[in-house]
Parts: sequence; C-alpha cells; structure tokens
Amino acid sequence: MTNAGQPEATPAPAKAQLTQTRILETALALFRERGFEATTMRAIAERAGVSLGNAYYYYGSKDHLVQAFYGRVHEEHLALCDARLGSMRSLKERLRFTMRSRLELIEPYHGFAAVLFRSAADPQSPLNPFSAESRPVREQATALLARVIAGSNAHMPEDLGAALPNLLWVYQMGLVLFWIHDTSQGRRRTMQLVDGSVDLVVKLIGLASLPFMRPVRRMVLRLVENVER
Amino acid sequence: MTNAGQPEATPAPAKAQLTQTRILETALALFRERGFEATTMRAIAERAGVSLGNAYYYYGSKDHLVQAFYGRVHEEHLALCDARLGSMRSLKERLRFTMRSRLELIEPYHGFAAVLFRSAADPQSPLNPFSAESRPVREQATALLARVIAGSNAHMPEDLGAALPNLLWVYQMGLVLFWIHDTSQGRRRTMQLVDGSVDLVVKLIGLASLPFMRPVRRMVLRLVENVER
DNA sequence: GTCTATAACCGGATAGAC
DNA sequence: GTCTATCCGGTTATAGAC
Repeated sequence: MTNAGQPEATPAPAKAQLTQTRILETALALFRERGFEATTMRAIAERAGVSLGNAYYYYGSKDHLVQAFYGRVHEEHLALCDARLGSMRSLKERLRFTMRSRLELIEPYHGFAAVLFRSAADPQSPLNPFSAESRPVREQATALLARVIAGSNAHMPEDLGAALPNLLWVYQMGLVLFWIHDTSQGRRRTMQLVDGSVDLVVKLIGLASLPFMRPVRRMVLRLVENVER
Repeated sequence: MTNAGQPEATPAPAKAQLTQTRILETALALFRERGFEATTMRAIAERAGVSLGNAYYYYGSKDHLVQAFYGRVHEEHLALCDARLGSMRSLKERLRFTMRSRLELIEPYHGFAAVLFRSAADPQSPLNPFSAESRPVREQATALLARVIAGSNAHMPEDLGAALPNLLWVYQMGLVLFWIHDTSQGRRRTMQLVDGSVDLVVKLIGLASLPFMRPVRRMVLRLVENVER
C-alpha cells in the first residue's frame, strides 16, 4: 500500500520503525528481568507480538540487539555529560563524574552486561570494542573523553594530552570490566575504585608532566603509539 | 571386569584414561583445524571413535574441553620455565622469556583462543580467570611469576615485591588479550609489544623503587590491594 | 559400578511462502 | 514486512552392555 494522496506528515516506514523499537524495548526489558541467556528470541518475539522470523528481520542475531543497546547507552551518556560537565572545572571532578555516570547508566543491566562483554572479548564479534563495527561508538566515546580533558583547567605536555583520550578510554573499559565482576552491595567496591583510581590518574598525569619525567613519558607514549598501530 | 589376580602395574581405569585423552587430543586437533565454533561435539566424538554420549561422559560440556586445554598449557609452560630460567639472572631477560614462551606455547591455537576468551570474560563462566574454578591455575601462574622475580638480581622495596606477582599476572593477561587481536605476520606486533613493555615494566619498577616515589607507590599499592578484595 | 550408545529436547538461526 | 516450517548443534535422558 503506497502513501499516495495522503496528507500525513509521517512517511511510509513509520510502522516498521515502531515495530523495530518495540522489539528492542521488549528485549531489553526481558534481559533485565531474566538475564541474557534465559531470554530466548522466541520469548522476545512473543511478548513483542511478532513472529520469530520477524524479530530476525529487524535484528540479524541476538547480538545485534546488544549492539543496539550499546549505541543507546552511549547517546544517553553523551546527553548527560553535555548537560552536567559545564559547571565543573577540575579534571578530577570531571573525570569522576564521567566515569560514575557511565556506570550508573548501565547499572540496571548489570546482570546481563556480563554476556555483553563475553562477546566483546571475541575479536570476530562486531560487539568487540576494537572492531570495525564499534569504531563509530569508540570514536564518539574517545571524543567525549577529549572534551572532558579540554574543558578542565589541567595543564600537561602536548604529547601526553594527545594520547590521553585513548588512554582514558582504555581506563574506562577497565572500570567496566571490574564493575561486571563486582557483586558488592550497591556496587560499593566499583565506586571506591572509581574514586581511588581517578585520584591516582590525576596524580600520575601531574607526575608524568614533570620535566625530568620526559624520557619515561616518551617511552610510554611510544609504546602506546605502537600498540594503536 | 575386575583386575583380581592380574600382576599389571596399571590399575583398572587405564582404558578409560586412554579414551579421555583421545577425546581431548581429537578435540584440540579439530579446534586447530576448524576453529571452535565449527567443531561440533558430534564431529569430535566421531573422529575419536566414541559416541556423542560418551564424549559428554568425560567432558560435561564443550567448555570443559577448553578448561582441560588450559590446564595442559600451564603445565607445559611451567616445565619450560623450570628448564630454562635457571641460566638467566636479569629480571628483564627472565620476564621476556616467560612472556614470550607463554605466547609461543599457545600460538598453534591462536584461531580458537579468541573463543576461549569469550567465555573467559563472563564472570559466571568457570573459564573466567578470576573464577573459583580457575583459582588453582591462577595461583600456580602467580607463583611462577613470583619465582621469576625472586630468581633475578633485581632489588626493590618489600611492599612492591609483595604486590608484583599479581600485577605481572594481570600484565600477562593483557599481553594475551593483545595477542588474541593480533593478526600481523608471525605475531610480529605482539612480540614487539612484549619487548617494549618488558623494558618499560623493568624501568617502572626501578622508578617506583626510588625513595621519593614512596608516596605514589603507596597510593598505587593501596589501590591494588583494594581491588584484590 | 563403570562405561557406551541412541533418541530426544531446546533454542538460535534460516528459507521461502504470502 | 510478516509469517510458518525447518535446520542445526549443544545438551540431556535413558536404556542397556561389560
């Protein structure tokens, strides 16, 4: 059925859009309720009111649903940081907020984030944070960290400043990895780690900026450069 | 059939032992040939000349085969290090050999190691290096690293020396993670990273041992201590 | 009681009709 | 774009052989 002659503002694919969103929403709800493994594609399709085949029409695999989740989280984190970082000047404060808010955003999905990172460790998987498919999200995330630094009143040598966004991204990944394994009440241990490690990171940046540290700093940065290809 | 009256040295379960080994050997061969996913339990059972049910009798799941592989690699690494480290005194030399030989041992399995670490990243999985099931292997691996340090002529503050084996174990895991993602010819990039990072690690140990570095060192070590629970 | 073999079950994924 | 009908492979149940 074409749209010919209809004065509606919404173009043709509006219904498809809705179906797709409904499937994702349903999937995330089920993931939160039962976890990833326990949620079958059949159950998602059923609750979303579509057939199994239809669900696969929109999401090529169960992993694609995870990828969609991933993108959504990043968008929310971005919006949150854009709204709140403006009033913070010290690097320590800005970093702490960025890392904490990231973890708080994904907290409802703690149970199923485990599986997310299962695929994430597989070089073949598109969910892998180093993969080509993840590149856009990775670059956006790194760009956000660059703004966290640039917007602060911290000073540092140029070479360090250039490498820092990528280093902080790896640091963020490490925090998430710890968070995944953290079963403490209210994720207390992870939050302690965030606070302690942010302090340390800022201290190390200061240390690495000292003139007589230049040789070691160069050594580290050259190594990092090689690792990044 | 009982063994009564038989003068053999080998007790009853000799045949079972053989079957079990044959299944593992067959599985590893197929993993190398086709990768993990493409190797079906049915194919393993068939080539090993046993029924599917029998394969499951010895290995409760496909993952258990991976776990058996894991244990075997560690034993070989241990034997290799025991045989060769005796003649090396500098920490740099000893560390480099330890890390390189570890990677060379698993090189034939590079293609399937990816999947190994997929499960390894899941906190629930027994393959996870932090899991209770992995504890024995983890502790043995850490013990090996402790000997790598102790057998060297390097000197360092006591607090650092106490924490170092665990830190080096994490470092080793990082190298393996990089190795997994490395598709360069002959794993050239990983080997460069080993050399470069071993140099850096030794340099940082020296730096961290300087008297005026004590506050920062303490800060790092306290954080590490918290992370380890 | 130690092992082996066969026949399911279950859920992710695909093919092809409408 | 949506469905129904299958496929495929990890896993389990179960019946029996030695």
